Amino acid sequence: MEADEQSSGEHGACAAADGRPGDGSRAELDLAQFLPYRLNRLADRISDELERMYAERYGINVAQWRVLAWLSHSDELTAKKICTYTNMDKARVSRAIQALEDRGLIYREPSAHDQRVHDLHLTAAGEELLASLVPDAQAWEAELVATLSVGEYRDLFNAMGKLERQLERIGQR
Amino acid sequence: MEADEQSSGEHGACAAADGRPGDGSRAELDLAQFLPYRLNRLADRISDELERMYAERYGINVAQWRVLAWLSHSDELTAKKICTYTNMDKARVSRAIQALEDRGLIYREPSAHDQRVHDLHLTAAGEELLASLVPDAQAWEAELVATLSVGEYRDLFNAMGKLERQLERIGQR
DNA sequence: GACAATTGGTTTCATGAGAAACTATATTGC
DNA sequence: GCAATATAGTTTCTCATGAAACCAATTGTC
Repeated sequence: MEADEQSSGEHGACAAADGRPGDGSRAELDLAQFLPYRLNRLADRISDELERMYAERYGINVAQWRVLAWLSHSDELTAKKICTYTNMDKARVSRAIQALEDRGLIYREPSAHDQRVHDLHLTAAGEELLASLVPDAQAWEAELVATLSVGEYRDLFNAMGKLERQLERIGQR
Repeated sequence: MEADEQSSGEHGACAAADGRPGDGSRAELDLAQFLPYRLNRLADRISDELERMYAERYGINVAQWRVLAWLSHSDELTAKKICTYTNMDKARVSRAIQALEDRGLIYREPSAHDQRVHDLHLTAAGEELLASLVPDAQAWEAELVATLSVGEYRDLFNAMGKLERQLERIGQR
């Protein structure tokens, strides 16, 4: 039943309370066709795999990884910006930054114009770690998407973009 | 920078250590084009929204919701099966089941053939709750995917399916 | 210039999740 | 038939996370 392909609703999302009229008709939801569920489960599995790799080979967790990744291509970064970019809680970001600093992978310098803010930078050790981590991550991703055609891959990103924008629209109401 | 559309790799995944030869070339990773990151962030946001709805209107969390949803269309369910279907930890499932039982939304009966196993069923109250929750969830999903065409929607599910299968293949090695 | 209101970031606290230990039942090998 | 092993499910322990309190610096507003 995991994979049964029913379809009826606008998008084949099926799973309506399939109103057999009168009887004790049950509200059914086919999770396999419910986007939030499918997306979440997929993302979780991918995340688990990658997390394991990060942890085993480099001793960092996902939050730390994200901070490093953002640092890798923008050197004008503060905790706040990372929060907005990554959608992570500021406490989580704060802890990730602290851990990375303790390990000497990044350093902070107080911003010239605002004493509350610290500018974040990679150390040499941080760059070194990224230099070996990034190709690993990319190789893994490449293997993951190996069965998608270039078009499918592009469409997938497009769809995700649309969903994110729609989510934004829904959220601010 | 959040949305800049670079592309170079096989799939436009860009973000290679863009080997400026010789210099202190940096390993860069464009998270915006990194599938695990994008997927995770999207799934997280969707999950957050839905979770809020479940909690506010029905006082249940995601784990409980998943148990209910699976129960809604298969009445031959055990904790173990829910674990495999949903990919959730057995402790998490156990707690969800307990909470639902405490609230009188489901009941357990010891299986006839194996005393370790409990068969799970919705109570009348459980069915009632689902009858109002499921349409809510579907309406929300419908709004989320409103900007996708039917084709895009189908392709998205296809892509997710392929990724899941590929993940399986990668995992068992 | 002083007092209120904001903002960036850290810390404290409570909660949920996974790992591993544990219990009780079933199954297998002999 | 009985010891050894496996399986379903629960409980304990630890840890990461998010919410809220908090601190320090900054930006109004009068």
